[in-house]
Amino acid sequence: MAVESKKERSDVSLLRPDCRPRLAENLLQGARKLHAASLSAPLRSVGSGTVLIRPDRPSDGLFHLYRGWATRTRYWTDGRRAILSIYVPGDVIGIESALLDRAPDEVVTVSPAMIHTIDAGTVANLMTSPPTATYIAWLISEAQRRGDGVAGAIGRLDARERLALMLLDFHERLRRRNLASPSSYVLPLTQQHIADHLGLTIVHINRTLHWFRAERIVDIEKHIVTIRDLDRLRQIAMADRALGGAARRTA
Amino acid sequence: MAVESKKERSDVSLLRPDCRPRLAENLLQGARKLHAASLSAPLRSVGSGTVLIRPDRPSDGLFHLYRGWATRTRYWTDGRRAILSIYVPGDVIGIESALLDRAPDEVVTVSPAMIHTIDAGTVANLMTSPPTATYIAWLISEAQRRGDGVAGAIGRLDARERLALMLLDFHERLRRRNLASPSSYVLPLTQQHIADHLGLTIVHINRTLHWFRAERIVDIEKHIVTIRDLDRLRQIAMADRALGGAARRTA
DNA sequence: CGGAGGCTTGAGCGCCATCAACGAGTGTGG
DNA sequence: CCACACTCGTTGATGGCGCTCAAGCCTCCG
Repeated sequence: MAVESKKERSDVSLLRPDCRPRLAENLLQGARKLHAASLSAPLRSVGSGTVLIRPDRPSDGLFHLYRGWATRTRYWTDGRRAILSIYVPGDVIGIESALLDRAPDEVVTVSPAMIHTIDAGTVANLMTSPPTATYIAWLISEAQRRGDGVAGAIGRLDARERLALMLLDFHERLRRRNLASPSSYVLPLTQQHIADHLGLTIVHINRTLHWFRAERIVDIEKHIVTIRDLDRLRQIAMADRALGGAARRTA
Repeated sequence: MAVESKKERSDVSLLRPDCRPRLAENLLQGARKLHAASLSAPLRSVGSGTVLIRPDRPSDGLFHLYRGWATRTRYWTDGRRAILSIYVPGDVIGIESALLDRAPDEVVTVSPAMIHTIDAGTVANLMTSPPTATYIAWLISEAQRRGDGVAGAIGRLDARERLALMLLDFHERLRRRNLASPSSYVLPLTQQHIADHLGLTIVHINRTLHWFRAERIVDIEKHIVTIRDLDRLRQIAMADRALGGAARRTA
């Protein structure tokens, strides 16, 4: 698989003026503005299974998930489905579809949730300010990067690797927001959700989780994930992704 | 798989002021500006295998692919790789990583190409204009939507469906730019590229293509794709994706 | 207490990976 | 001009990871 070409590959090198600082400043400013807009937006409490975004309709705006989890799902006619992304508390929902005239996917809460709702008009106003527009573009970039990680994993990693990657990903995201202890967190997803997210079946998820428990690596009980061997989990997840194509070639 | 819950799902309905026209106008204006910037940017001719974006480095700016194809690839330490997106003539390369401080993936041309190169400084300037910033955000959204399609396909469709979907996708994108006849186009990818893009092996791609030819649906010879039975191809690709989760439930 | 949703486990099989080998086409240097 | 290296495409044999089908269990809740 993926045999490396030995042919020399040329490179495009360009002059790169240092415009990063200004970009970083813009992003920070945009983040503050969006955050402020979110805080002043109405906060509502919704139940599990609430549809936040309906596919093939223009978006109603942005949702800032203050508490609870949600999934973005795509369906096929025969009932197959794929969960393309999973939102944890603190995430912004709807940026991907805010600019599209029809949302490609359905977003549904998978637990009771509290959300700030920024209506479409306000979003349109925010886009008129360069810093917030830039920040929103950055948010979408980040979302895409995350999605690419999952896509690559589904395409090239086996069930254990995918599951390890997902569990670690949730752990890191929650830790960053102080919503997880060093070795444990709450995961309000069913095994069916996990299966649809990782491109596997519920039966295989169940067996793989069983293996993780038997190996004393990760234990999931009652939607509580307990990481017993973080190093081993990281090793399985191949967290050490190669830093580059060319750098990896040692022959 | 994907058993539907019979539990009633509540809905969030919001007031939705009609801000679409202004958004559309902004997008159009942004598109024109970016297009102009692209046209006034230097045009260069590069060979196949040219590295346009190196992973883990800040991006050098944007590339407008005027002629030729390119791939965006992610590598693992053990040599596995995933081609996360494929760029055809007319596509803009580098928007996904323009705002990130390190590009997640490597972008390489897979055929001789001609590209307009917009340097990072110019891009930073473009971001200060709301219409172009909005347009760039829209471009990233579109890119993500496309990536989600591939991700979902890899997770839930089999080899024939994935291949059919990919061949149709290329056909439509090229047709939109008048770069393909109604039933044929040039595809400068090797079977290894296709395999890495669809999460399969080169051997299986080869066998599936053999089947497509035997069934007189699609014929690929010398990098020329000839569609012999478009209806059947569409049928295999399940192009008729469900329009929504709830609408599909008939029980 | 009955029903629904979710979890668990067993048996069998199929899609796709792996390993291996070969041919065609192309560029390269002796 | 031919040997050589290299890439790409092609095909056969074999096996395994994960799917499918099926059944039983647990927990929660009206």
